[in-house]
Amino acid sequence: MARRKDRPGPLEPRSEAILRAIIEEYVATAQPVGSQALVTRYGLGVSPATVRNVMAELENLGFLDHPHTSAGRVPTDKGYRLYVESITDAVALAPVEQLMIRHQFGQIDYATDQWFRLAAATLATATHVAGIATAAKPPSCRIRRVDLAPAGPRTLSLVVILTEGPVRQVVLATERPYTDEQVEDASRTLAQLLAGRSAHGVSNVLAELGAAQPPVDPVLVRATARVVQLMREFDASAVEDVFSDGLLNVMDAPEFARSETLRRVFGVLQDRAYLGDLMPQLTRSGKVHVIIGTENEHSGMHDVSLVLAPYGRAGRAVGVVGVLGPTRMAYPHAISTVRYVSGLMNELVDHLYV
Amino acid sequence: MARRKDRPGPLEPRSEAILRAIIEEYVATAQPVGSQALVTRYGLGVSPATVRNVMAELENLGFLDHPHTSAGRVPTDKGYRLYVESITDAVALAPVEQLMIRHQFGQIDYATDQWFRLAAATLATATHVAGIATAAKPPSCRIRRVDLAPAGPRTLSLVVILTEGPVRQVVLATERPYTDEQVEDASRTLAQLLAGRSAHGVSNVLAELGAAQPPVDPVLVRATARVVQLMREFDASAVEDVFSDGLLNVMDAPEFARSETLRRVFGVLQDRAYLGDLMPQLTRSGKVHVIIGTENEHSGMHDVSLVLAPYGRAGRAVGVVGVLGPTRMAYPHAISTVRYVSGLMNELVDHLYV
DNA sequence: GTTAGCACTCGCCACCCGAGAGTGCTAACC
DNA sequence: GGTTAGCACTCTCGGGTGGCGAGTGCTAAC
Repeated sequence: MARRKDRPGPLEPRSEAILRAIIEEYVATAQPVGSQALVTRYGLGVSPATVRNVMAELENLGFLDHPHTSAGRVPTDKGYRLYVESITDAVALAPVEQLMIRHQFGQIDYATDQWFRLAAATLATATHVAGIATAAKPPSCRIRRVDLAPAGPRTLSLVVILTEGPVRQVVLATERPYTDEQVEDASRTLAQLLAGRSAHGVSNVLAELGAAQPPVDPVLVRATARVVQLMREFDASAVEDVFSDGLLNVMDAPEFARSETLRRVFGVLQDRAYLGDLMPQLTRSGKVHVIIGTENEHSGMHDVSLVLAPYGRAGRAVGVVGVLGPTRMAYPHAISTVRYVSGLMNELVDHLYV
Repeated sequence: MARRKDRPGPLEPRSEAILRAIIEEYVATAQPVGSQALVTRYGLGVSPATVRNVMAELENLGFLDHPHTSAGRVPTDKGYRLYVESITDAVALAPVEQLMIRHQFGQIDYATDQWFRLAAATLATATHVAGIATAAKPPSCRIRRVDLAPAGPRTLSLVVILTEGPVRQVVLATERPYTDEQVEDASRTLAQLLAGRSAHGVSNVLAELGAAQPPVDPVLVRATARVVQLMREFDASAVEDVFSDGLLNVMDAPEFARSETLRRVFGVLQDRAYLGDLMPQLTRSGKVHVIIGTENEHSGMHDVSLVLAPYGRAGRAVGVVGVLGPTRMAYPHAISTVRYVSGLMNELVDHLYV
């Protein structure tokens, strides 16, 4: 209570330095940090007693916590937040690491979905936590090609290729058998009807087909309806597939010894909607975002932190890359790495989508 | 040493019953089982002392082990093997469970890759261990359609649709910019050149293109080369994508408390080659296969067991479904479930590929 | 405002001990 | 001869105990 000043402004430099030291020590050791350890290992130029005073102050302000009376201090989510704020606009990744990452991205002759796997894998190995990447998704697409092919006795394979690259394949059941020629016919008709259309355009075609007199072949209607559905789904989702890698890295962290937490986190990640919901604010700022523990909207993620960055060109194709780790994470390194990889992904997108 | 008979034949019925009881008890409790617990809980009609004699015998034969002098017995891999042999040709899945599983497969109006996810998910929830499914893969395919489309300033999107349904998309870099019309031209030419060809046929086309005088547009050569590569990869791999679900179920098993094992297992599963190598023997017998612990060729999998079954029609399209769990697994239930799901997948394949 | 000193708290660890479960062996039993 | 009761022995597990060490908060001196 002694030196409470009640000003919301920045902490004194010394307090902040101590907070920083505590966080770095805690991140490194996963053990509550004591005043003694701090002065010996960080040479702060003051005595443990002074550090203790500052610690008490930081605890009052909500930046630190301690698990029990005679244990060292542990940063709170609020403490991490302050720490992260103080470094966001900082250091580039070490050149060696840049080189290593760039090297992994060397051969881009891959199938498109492979890059995103690669980005996730690279992030995972570089940061030792879990890497996440979503495929780049254009805001909306037109139909480039539609192809209907016989698959089984009463099933057809419907492939839709969209202008910006995405491909969708589904199987369609028919209510009567079709000969190969009939399918070929239908495929041609469909291609003519739908080529170049947007989701909206396809809906219109569907309406016309439904009302046509004499009625058109029902397989055309059914296929068109399926295409409408595909386009709707495409437009509705904010992100494409989510790739992740190195989730096992996270598992090794002592805080996840063997808990329910991890299962919840896995579940949330599977769900594309989760990252989709975050997209707007990510793209708006265009910077690296850090979401710490309880700051996360989703209660299943309260024990982990995310470092995310958007990539791509607004209006063309966008996606997210990032890492997921325990709240006790090496933020500076994670932030630099994510920033660097998102930069690489930007290059790729520029290269691939005009 | 007393009643050693040295005949390799089947165990006496009583010994086998005791082994069975031990395994079932151990599977249920994960605790070494003692003679006392066994007679009280399984009413074998003999005294603990007798059971102990039999146990000692079974241990000599290598079916049991005990962690230390005064602990109960634990089945060895060899013990599980005997147990599994005695049940493989047995019980159908309980009707209730059949219904539940069938219900999940209710709407097959999914994109094709969704079924395999669904199969993996269903297996995982039904058995409480990890579910595995590979997409059905035809032995070899011809090209149904090829499509080249502009993607970026110096990149093209190449989509190959194969006759049996699989679709491949890759990005191609060009050495000079192409106009949309030029790409459209190339796409048409390519389609004509390659339609209906097998991997071998495409190779021939590539050879011809390379030797043509005057030389054809290099982008055609490059695209064809990429198609050759794709077809080769397709023909070479014995399985399509591997889907898994519920790996976390396995994580909960006490034997995996927090070990390196799990990481190794995950790694092996990622690798399509692993299941691919197993395909031949699976399809040959057509039955449910159980691979127990150290029976597994891959040393990374020595602590887990697999219950696998092929599905599909030889020569048309084949795949694998199964479960992966700790060696201490409820085999009868797992076997019934896998058998049932593989039957369902057979129906699907029959329905879709003829 | 800073620091040394000090009493106090509390988790951790090693240790011991007793209870309990299980074994192997032997001798008696059917 | 196979089966069983009895018994001595082994080993794990859980609880209780005590010392150790790290850390705290407070006070008084600098």
